[in-house]
Amino acid sequence: MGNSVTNQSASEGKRALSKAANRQAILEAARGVFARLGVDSTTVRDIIRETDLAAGTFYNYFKSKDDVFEALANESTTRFRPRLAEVRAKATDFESYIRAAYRAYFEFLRDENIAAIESGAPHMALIGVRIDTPEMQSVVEEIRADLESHFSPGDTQGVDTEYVTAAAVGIAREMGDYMLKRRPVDVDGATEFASGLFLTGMESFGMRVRTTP
Amino acid sequence: MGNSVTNQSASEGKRALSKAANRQAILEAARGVFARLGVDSTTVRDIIRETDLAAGTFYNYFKSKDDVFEALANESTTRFRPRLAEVRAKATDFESYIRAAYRAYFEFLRDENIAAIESGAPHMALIGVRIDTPEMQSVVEEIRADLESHFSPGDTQGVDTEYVTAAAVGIAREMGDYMLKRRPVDVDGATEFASGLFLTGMESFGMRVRTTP
DNA sequence: GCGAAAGTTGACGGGGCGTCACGAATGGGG
DNA sequence: CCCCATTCGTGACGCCCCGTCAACTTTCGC
Repeated sequence: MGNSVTNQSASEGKRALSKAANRQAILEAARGVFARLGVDSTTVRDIIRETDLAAGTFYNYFKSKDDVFEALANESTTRFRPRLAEVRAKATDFESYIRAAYRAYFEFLRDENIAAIESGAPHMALIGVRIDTPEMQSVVEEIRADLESHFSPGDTQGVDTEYVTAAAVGIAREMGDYMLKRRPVDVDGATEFASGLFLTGMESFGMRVRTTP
Repeated sequence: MGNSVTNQSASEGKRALSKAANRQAILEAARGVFARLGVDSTTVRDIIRETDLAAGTFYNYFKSKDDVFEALANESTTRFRPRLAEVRAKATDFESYIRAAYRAYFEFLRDENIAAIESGAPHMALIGVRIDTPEMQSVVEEIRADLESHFSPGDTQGVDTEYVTAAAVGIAREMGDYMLKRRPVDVDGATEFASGLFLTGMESFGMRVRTTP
């Protein structure tokens, strides 16, 4: 008992600890309220009410309701990033990268929305995706770099890598939305279709891709 | 002077006339304010202030700021519909439909945003597109029907027309956004790329498409 | 332990929202 | 031509949410 230093089991001071806890509490409360009421009609007070904090405290952590929403979106994007990194690491060629990337995205979408899917929620499928946050734009930039790295100099004749990226991302986004509306959620089918379409399509620009049928 | 009936030059009563004028005034004011302040931070009062109407009058025409935004979006969608109909009427086969449809969409996007493009506006490129209004969903459904009408029974083996539609639309949306960010706005390049990718891609599902190189 | 710094609290002024009672404009009927 | 029912415009009002801030509590360094 006589030790003047703080309890060893706590690696951080009480200060930082409660700060993290409060931030997390707000985020979790917001996630629930957004799902229940929809983002537009929730108020800062709705969020803080599901917490044991006071109204003013909210503004020590976030600037506004939309700031919280963006944080949730970034959190979600952050969860996707390692999956994409794994895909990049394991890919041996263009085809395997594309297939794995589409699968990773569609699986991610399903996983993120599994709660909403299982309980037929009306609002907010798709939190954290679709929104054009800077974080998401940076993921798109990663994908562009990945795609470019698979273009051999002979292939890339006049192909605009940003158009390629936009098309690949567009297919994923729109098909992803659609996939989530169907029961059962068909990750395999979506992956197969998106990959087949995109890989074959790229051949029209002189890219040599062997598509496994 | 002596005629008891109303003035013949006015085909409508003053009532209906001013109603239409007021509605239009609100829409035009809203378009300007949305462009200047961004949709999120404009208020109903901001809109009505640019009008010679009173605050309460706004609610005789629209339920909320978002209702106005949706109306503007629908208006825009309505302008696109005849272009798509023309494409449908003139198309002789799958390829010509796809090429013309992508071109129509990219030209439409450029035309709708020409003001914003020429004056480097910060907010709101893209009013009326991207937003998932019921009106827009109905256009997507039109496109789905168009695509399906070009699938011959031999082709359509196991091809999910809704996946096809989603992919085609996704390519258009994402590439369209990207096209608008570039100067000069490159409708030809975007059309060429989107059409080539999609048409060739469809061949991987057994569809017989002759792509002109 | 003690003083300073950091964090929390809830009440408050400000402002946008949507409504409503009132008055003006319209147009059909006599 | 006039009158009255109906429709529409008006702006003040009450409501609620926002973001702030001075007072209070907790934590930290010494």
